Amino acid sequence: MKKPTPSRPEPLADPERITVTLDMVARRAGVSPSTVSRILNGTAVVSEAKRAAVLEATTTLGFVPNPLARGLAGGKTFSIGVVTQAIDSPFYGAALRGIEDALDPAGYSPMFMSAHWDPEAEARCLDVLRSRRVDGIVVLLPRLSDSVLQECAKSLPVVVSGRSLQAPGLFALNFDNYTGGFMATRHLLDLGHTRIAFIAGDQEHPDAAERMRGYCAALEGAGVPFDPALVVPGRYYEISGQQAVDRLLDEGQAFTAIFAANDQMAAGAALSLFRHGLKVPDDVSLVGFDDLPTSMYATPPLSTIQQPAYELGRMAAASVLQLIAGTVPDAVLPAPQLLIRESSQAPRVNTPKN
Amino acid sequence: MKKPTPSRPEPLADPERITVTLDMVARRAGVSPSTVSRILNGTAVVSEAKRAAVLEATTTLGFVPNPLARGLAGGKTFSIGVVTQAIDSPFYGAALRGIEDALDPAGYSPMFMSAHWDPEAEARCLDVLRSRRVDGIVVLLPRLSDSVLQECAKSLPVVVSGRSLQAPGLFALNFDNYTGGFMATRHLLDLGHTRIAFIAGDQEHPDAAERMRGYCAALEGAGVPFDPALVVPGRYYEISGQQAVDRLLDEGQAFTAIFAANDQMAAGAALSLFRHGLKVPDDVSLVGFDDLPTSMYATPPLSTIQQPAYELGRMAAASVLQLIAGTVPDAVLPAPQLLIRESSQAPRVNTPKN
DNA sequence: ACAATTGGTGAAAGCGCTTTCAAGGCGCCT
DNA sequence: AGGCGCCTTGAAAGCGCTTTCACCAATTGT
Repeated sequence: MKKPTPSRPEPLADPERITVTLDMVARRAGVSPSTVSRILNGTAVVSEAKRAAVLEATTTLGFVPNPLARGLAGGKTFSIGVVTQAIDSPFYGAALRGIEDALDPAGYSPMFMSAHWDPEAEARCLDVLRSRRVDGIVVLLPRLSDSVLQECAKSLPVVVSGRSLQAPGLFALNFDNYTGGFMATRHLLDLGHTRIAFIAGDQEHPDAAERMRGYCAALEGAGVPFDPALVVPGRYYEISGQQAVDRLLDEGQAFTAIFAANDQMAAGAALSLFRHGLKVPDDVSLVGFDDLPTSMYATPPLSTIQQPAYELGRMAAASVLQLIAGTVPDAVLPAPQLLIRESSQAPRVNTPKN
Repeated sequence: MKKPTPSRPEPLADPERITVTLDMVARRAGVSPSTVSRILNGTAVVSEAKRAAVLEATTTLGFVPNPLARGLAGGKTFSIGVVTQAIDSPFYGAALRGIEDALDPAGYSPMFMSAHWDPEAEARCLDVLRSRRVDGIVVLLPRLSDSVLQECAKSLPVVVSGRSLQAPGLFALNFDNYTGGFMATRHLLDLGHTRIAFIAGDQEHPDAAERMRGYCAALEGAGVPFDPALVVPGRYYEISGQQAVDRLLDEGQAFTAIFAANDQMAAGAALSLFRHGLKVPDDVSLVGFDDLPTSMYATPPLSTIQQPAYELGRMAAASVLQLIAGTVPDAVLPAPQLLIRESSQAPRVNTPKN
């Protein structure tokens, strides 16, 4: 041969598996590196003979292209940035799995970052992701302004969830929170409840505001007057739900049902009820929103609005991929669905003590 | 100057923010690219004057080094591979947050992958991570054999959790599952229970086996005979717990307490109990393991063994960083702690019906 | 005072891959 | 038949950064 190999220092501490490079494949197949690249990427038509030779060399040598080099040279890193608000929230967990499942077969890797509901942190996440040269970004429930996101979409495909937004290079996947809120409330109304407390989410989140709008609309549709005293703000965490019910009970508000804007707050509400000796659903009916995996194992199992977190993740990921490919995403989230379990029932004839 | 610039095509579709390169910084500061690199990485001593000039140029130009190029040239990517079994499990969620929190300030980014309890998938994850040239790997609760992991550690710093293992470049962070299992069982014993059912995890997992060992030891220590009929295998998911209790009840086993090897199975057990009209803790006491965030919001709040998932993540991440830096990690997980909440109490004098 | 060290610094060679660019080879037209 | 254009293919130029290597200047030793 003519391989120089004067005294090349080992590239890694790995004694055996030396990194196989594209050039080695090229040499073995008797073609130029360019050709190998072309075959691997399907960038151009190549004669069948060479293609076979290269494929053979690739497998016997066990060649795996170096993503870093590809990224540097070609500009694509085959990684997608994903900004979540809290990686440890059960809702996000399902969505992330959906993203993983959609990205993996396409050879893309997700790069997760948590913004912790902080717009500034979110902006920082976007910067880091951009500096890492991701090929696209998914922002789950962004807290950043529409304009910032649109700006970002100018240089990179972006998919957002939880808001409706239009822009070139930008796709929004919005769940019908309004209808969800409406359905939950309507369910309670249908059962015969009229004093329905609502534990709201942060009204700055479009999704929380929508759920509340649904609550109000259902009330109005049933001719039940809206009572602001029955609406307590929360922040989507369990503790909010607990505090909300504590407060309702302290204030001596009369209610026979509670609609919590998410399952986590419903869990908190259940704890407060439990501590006050109130039983679900005998004394108070409880309905949540999200259908977290744990909710069907609550005691009693929680009636809730099913939000397809996993599907959301899958679709969001599939959509960035489409955006990257240059096609226009067409994904649309399934409609909200009411899951009636055992935490809601008709109110007892006599008003509950409290 | 002598900059050629014949007609360089725009590197990105981004009209405004052209990518700032190290060479641009060098030119502006009037030094060579090598010097800039040295200053940025602290690789060598550089005169104070140049350092200042470079720093100035860096900030005014808003230079951000390209991680891809750094990775290609220097061999470090500033990213850490993290293999979990299920990214959507509440237990992992907390751990991942810990990892994020530990890596972020160090400028490293985590790269999460889920192996879904499948050794083959886990091996694939390791391959992908390696091909992406991560600087280190954290495997949370590996399913792969010790030898494979040790082999992997030869070429890359590896930190594993959930097993004790020694090897160069390998650090294991093991939680004392035995003591945890012992404490939970002991708690029930102290309360006066003698018929304590145990819902075990997959015995192939060292941690599950350890918890069971603790259960047996506590029984023996109290002189309570071990009854194999009271031990039901599970797989750490809620449904396992439910099925386990269903089975126990179907078989007509007499027991006044249940120790589930994790909180998720405890939730399933609670559901089965609820469905059978048995109340926790009046009819049956229930103790879990893990202290998932949701467990304190269960009805009633679940007594459990606190496992510091978040800390585990933090320490694992900190340990890979130490491994990379060449120092020997010294992290040691906090000892298990018994959290007595409202799901466990002394058995009633008369044996429960079932 | 002159050689032998140091120490800061720049030039240049890559890291492994993609992508023009241009060169051949071929079929087809007039 | 000669010329034209199309298609396959290799050479070579980077992508943005790190890292020898060598150089020159400032020290130090004797």
